[in-house]
Amino acid sequence: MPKKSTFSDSEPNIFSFNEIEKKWQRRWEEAKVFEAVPDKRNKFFINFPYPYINGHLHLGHAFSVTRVDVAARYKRMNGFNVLFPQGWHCTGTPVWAAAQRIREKEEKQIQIMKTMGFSEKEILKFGEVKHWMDTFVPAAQEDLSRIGASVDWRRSFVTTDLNPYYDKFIRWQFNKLREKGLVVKGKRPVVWCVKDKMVVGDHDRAEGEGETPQEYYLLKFKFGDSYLIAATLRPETVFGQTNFWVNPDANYVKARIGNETWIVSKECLDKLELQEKDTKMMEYISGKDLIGKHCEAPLIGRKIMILPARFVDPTMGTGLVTSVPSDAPYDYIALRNMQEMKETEKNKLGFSIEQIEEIEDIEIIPIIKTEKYGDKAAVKVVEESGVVNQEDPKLDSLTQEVYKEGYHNGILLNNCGEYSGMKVKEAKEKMKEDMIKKGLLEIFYELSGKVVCRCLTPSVVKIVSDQWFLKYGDKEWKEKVRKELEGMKLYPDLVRQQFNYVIGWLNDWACTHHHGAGTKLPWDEHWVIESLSDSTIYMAYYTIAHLIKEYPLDKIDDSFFDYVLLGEGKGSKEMDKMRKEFEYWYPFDVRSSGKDLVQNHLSFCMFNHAAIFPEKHWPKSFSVNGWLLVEGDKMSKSKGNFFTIRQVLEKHSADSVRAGLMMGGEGLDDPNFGFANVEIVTQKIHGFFEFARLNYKKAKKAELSRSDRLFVSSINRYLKEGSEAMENMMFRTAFDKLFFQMQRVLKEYINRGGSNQGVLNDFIEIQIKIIAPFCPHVAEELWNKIGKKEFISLAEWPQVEENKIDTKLEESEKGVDKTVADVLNVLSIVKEKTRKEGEKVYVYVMPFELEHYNAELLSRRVQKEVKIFAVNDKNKYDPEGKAGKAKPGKPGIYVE
RNA sequence: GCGGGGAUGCCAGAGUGGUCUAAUGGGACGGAUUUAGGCUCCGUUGGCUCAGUGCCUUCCUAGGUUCAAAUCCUAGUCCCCGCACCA
Repeated sequence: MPKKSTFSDSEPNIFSFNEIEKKWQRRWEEAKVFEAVPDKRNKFFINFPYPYINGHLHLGHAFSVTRVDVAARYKRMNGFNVLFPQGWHCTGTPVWAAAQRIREKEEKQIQIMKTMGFSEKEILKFGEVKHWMDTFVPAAQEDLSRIGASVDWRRSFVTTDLNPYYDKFIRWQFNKLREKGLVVKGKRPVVWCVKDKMVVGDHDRAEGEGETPQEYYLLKFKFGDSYLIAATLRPETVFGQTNFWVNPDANYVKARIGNETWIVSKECLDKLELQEKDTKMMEYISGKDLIGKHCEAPLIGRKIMILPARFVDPTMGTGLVTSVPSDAPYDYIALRNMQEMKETEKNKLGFSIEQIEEIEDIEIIPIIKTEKYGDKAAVKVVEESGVVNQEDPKLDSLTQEVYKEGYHNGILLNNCGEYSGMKVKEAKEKMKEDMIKKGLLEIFYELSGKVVCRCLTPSVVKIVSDQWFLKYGDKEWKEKVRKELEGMKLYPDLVRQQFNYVIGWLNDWACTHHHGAGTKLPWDEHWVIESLSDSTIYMAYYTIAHLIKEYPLDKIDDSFFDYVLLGEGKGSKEMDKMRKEFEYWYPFDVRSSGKDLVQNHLSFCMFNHAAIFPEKHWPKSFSVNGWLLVEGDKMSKSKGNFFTIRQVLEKHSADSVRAGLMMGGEGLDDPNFGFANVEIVTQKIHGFFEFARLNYKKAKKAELSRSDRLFVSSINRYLKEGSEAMENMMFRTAFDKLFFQMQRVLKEYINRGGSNQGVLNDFIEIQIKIIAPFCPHVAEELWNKIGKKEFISLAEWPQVEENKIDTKLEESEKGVDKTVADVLNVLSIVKEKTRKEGEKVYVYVMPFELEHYNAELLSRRVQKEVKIFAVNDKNKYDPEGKAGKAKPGKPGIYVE
């Protein structure tokens, strides 16, 4: 049996969220309700970062868009001319690379497309980036429309050179930045595949996600007319060097590096070449041939002996290692092994008696002191851990530990020359600089861990030398941005510290890539502008996006944008129109985004605005929110809590999902979306829908009773608090106050017997209006049902009537609540004690301000017959003298 | 390691010196209504005590400041996020 309708009148049950949503979305579109046209009103421009369209939009997007939409609708109802545009992002590598993989018919990628529900035939089309746009952009627009986003779709666009208009805009932006000297050429280390001859991004790896190039230091040890080169992370330990390690089984090469002769492993030579060294191979040297000889340690000038060690890996660094047994566990173990080796074995290695003596005389030199490990950290940790040979895997973590402690808490001992007494942290920098100056040290990059390219070739570090950078490290620029930040409002303000910090450490940003979709760098077209860099000031483009499409493409050049966006030079009539539109809307009032974008996108947005636009066009505010959790967990396909918008909308109404999302959370905490909330909202909204429809009636204004005034007071209080929350983009609080609390006080009012039709009508109107930003479809339908002609989307947000907020009255009601509780309490006790059926019991309860209350209402609350007496006359309040201790002179209540 | 944010009752989540056993919502439990209930209503939900507004113990832990602390200070423990060239 289908559930029986709760409709009591003759009208058939037409309540279908689905129907209502479709109907109003159609009407909004027909009436162009959300098309933003400049006029005399104040404007409000809100937006959020355009989604990257590598698939269907998911619940996380729904959360972002709902936040923005609720704000947009709220502002619209507050009389603002609201602009909420939406574009789509396709710049960068993910889609580009996926398309390429489809072309290569890579099984994994094809499988991904299959799970998205595409047929074999269709999948092949995704070999072109454009097909991704053609598929997912319309789908995304449909999804956002279905969830009720009040977007001006005329202004939508996609990025990359597939959109020549936007492409020209980005070119203009970069030319502008270059003119100002903010785009410069530089070098940077990248993870590189020698086979593919390409940068190996994090997503293109078979192994080694998260690994990055790490700075190592090459130390030069004088060795005859050449240098032995050792790679180290710890140049500050040079004073503790006791010997030098070489792998006896490895092959080394002597090579011309610049105008020096270096000895390094064969593997290292290839790396040096990729790291901009001018190399020329000379001859091979066997590791064995080096053993027993001496070289001169850099900076300290000490002669140290070259000894064999198994732990030395020719593929790591230079394949040569300097030995600091006091602070390097590997070195200590290797040295101890060496010294403890039987004489016969040492002989076997070809050491002479003098050499053997020399080895035995090597003493560990303490150089760094920490509270935790004393002055021979490596010795201490190795002895304590019981490690005895060089192959022990524990050595890696011990090394880490010693390094960490030494670096952060260590102090150099007084045998360290001019660095004696310095903190390790500081000494490291200084020694590094000094040694570079003296030509004893060079910087080298090695991967922080093993990285394997998708083509299964191990990756290496390459230095790209003609890389273009945005000069975010520039001091003057930073100053300007700090000033910009000061003038901005942040929701919540908590993120201000984070922004300040980011502005501080942000350094020059590599803004060009070798490959990927995007705009080509105008003056150096073999570079593609990287995706975060092309999305910094595009909000300005929204203001003209719908007009520029109508303008002849060939007439658009840099001077076009100079005029339209900066007001420089002269422009045509059409350009003038665009200029006016820009000036009306810009700057944007709110940009809302996830907190993950604080350290890049939002900061870049500030930087580029500061660089290109005058102060009056700098951003007004950012709103930052957490990452959406679903059912308490991070969304992930493997956990089964990943949902696209369309999946969710198949089963749930847009209004409920919107409200459910907003109920999930606010502020910087990760909001949590649960379907239970969606169900609750669905029920409550439906409940209110019925209530409003059936209870909105014609009425004359009746005089307000105490109960009425109490109700009106609560409504106004929640309206006030809710509106404040709306202003602060605290939408969970707002929805709670504006809907749940409102419904609660309505319930209380009805329970009190409230029935003043005028009051009810006012309430219904207010309630519909204030849920409209959250549940716009139902609100429109209801608004229409109660006979209003205009769209609720354009109705006026209700004004708080401060004078109707009666705190005293609400307090007194709390007192009544307490009295009722007391009565019930006493009654239950009495009931337990007497247990006699039919016996009359009289109870006296010290009441609270009963002059405003009446017996009928109390009876309803207590569910017993209640009488109230003024206790002036003893006999009146307790006719049978059984109610116990009453206090004459005060009113009392009497329960039978 | 650096930087930022946190830790509140079964759960979520308010609360920044007294009005705090701590809002509100959900859950659970008990009761009322009911043919029945997923509707609605009332109540309970730290412990003890109880013919009545009482006592004790609680807001991560340990100290401290104060007449008074969930709230301020100090130390510690644990959790989340970011640390880049990637959307």
